[in-house]
Amino acid sequence: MQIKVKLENGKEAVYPQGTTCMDLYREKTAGNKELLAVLIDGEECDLNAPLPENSEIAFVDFDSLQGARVYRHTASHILAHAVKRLYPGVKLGIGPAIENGFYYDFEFEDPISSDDLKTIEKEMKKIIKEKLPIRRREMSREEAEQLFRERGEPYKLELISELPEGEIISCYEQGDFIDLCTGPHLPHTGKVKAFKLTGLAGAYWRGDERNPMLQRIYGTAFPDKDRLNEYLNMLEEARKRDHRKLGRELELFSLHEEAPGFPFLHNNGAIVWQELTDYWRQEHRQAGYEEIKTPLILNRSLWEQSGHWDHFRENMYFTRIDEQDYAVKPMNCPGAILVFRSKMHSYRDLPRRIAEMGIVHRHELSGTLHGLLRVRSFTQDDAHIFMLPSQVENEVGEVIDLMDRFYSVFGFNYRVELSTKPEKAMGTQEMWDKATSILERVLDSRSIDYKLNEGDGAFYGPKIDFHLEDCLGRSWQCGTIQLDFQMPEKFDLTYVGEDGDRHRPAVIHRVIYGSMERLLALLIEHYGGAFPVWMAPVQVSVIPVTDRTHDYARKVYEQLKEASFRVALDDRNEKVGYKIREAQVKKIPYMLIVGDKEEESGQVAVRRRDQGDLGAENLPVFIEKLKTEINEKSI
RNA sequence: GCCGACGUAGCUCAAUGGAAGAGCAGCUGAUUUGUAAUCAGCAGGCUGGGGGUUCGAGUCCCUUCGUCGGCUCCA
Repeated sequence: MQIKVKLENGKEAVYPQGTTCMDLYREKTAGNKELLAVLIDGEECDLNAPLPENSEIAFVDFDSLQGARVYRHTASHILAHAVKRLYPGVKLGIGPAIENGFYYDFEFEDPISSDDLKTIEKEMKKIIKEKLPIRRREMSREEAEQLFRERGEPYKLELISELPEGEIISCYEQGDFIDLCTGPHLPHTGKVKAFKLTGLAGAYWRGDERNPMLQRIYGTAFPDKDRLNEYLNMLEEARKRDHRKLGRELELFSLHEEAPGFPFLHNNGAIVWQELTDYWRQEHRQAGYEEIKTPLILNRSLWEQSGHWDHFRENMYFTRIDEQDYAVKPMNCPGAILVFRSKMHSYRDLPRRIAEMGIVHRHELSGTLHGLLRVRSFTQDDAHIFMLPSQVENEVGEVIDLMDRFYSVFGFNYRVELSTKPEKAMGTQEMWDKATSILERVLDSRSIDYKLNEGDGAFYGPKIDFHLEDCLGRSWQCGTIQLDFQMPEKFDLTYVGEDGDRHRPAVIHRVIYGSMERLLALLIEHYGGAFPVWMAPVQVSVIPVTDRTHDYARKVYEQLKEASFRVALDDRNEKVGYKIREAQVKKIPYMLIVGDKEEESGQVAVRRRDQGDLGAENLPVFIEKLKTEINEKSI
């Protein structure tokens, strides 16, 4: 009997019955030592598996998603093995490969501290040196249960008990270590060449806060030292762009013990904010939005009516006025609804798009606060669109277009998610299904790629979320479009239709920036603090060379101010190099150096922060160019 | 909220349980400077707060607040 398989070059090959992937792997690695994993019909597969008839076989190295995953998954087993050797009483959780690395969760008898990671790394190096072969073992449920019972692994037993009936239970074994695992893995522990344990953190068993908290060890692994160091350096570089660091250095904002989670914007940050909101207003007026302002504090009865009292109370702040309960608004919707409800509407008035830069307060858990990215008070660029049910699809589509226009101005890449009905939800299943399918349809009709986020919707409706990334690649939700058939019911909103009867409108809640604070943070990191000219707190610094040219410099400065640029005059008693350095450090886009030569010719020497000296230019020419750059919002 | 770590001058960081320091920033003066740091001097502190151990605490212990990395949650 012969086995026929297709190789990656498209050629067919024939092997004797019983040939394993390992046999082919040996053959291949003779020519390419980098190969890590075998794919059978695109799926990672154990090396000891026999070649299936008519399958497509491919080998991948670390630069493929699958190769890296297998490599790092093996690193996580080496971690668990080392921990087991050092702390025999430890109980194993799970240990998958993740983006850029891997982790393993443990329950230690006595909690370890980050100092212990060095010892664990040493032990891991030993295991790597031992080049222990890694073997797959398949067993029955009973065998597996007995094995992990003997080894005192309650978490593994829990996992086994939840495996579907009839599933093949596989374990991977290296030396005296064995782990429940679907695999596959590298052939032996010596294959892991460079790794580092990068962190220690708490993590609830199976991600549920009702479960015990385990200790999670994070690490990363690469095929060689250079690539590992390259990655670690990249992280180091990313930290220099951290908005908390730049926010302080560039005097954009500050945070204080006296107000945890409530950021203070300084003048520079406020200027960026202003530019963002100016642009936002301009776009929204054009897109047919009105703008309102509603109070921060509203009576309890309103929150009871809206459902927030039942569904959001633990995140809200309360106060008492004249012996009545009030709440600080955690969302802007009830305010917008009161505005909408203050007059009668004809179907001809709809859609009505009501926007508000609304400040909301939410009591977030203290451990989740994070610079401007996760705060307890933030400004949402909110809008509520009240419309006929027949207008929903079109309106959702227009919001998506608007969203894309904004994000491309900043040069952001974004990821889309669709979130469905959560456990704690208002309304009937029917309403949810209807709302969810509308959102699906709009996304599909625009061929937008999205991830389904089961059970992650708002309590009143499903939503489409837009995620942006920070400098370390962590993703943050910014824009969101939430479809709501609940609030109109709760508040008995109506419009008069063509038929003269009252009908129920639908509502979209949507934000584009999401929160101004979060957006500001992401912009700081995205640009590394070097804002495009239109947003830059100071756009031009005029730098006289000596005090002979102070008068001329002042004239230049006045003219730029007259042209309404944000301009600074650096007439301090310092050398030119010093002033340039300082302007560079402050990331000011343009420096105009004026000395005797420039005064004589009536010009300015232009220097751009990212291009250096651009030579002399007539001031009116510079002013025109700058105006264009600002109007076009060039990045 | 939970797990772990960390809080020293505005910032970045030193200081065996034994006299709280440096660089940058700030201020004063000198220097008149040509594309990323001129020189000198001065000032700057209840070592996050509270309690304890000790002859003696920045250092050890407890507690509280804050911050950082995660988990959970979310814009």
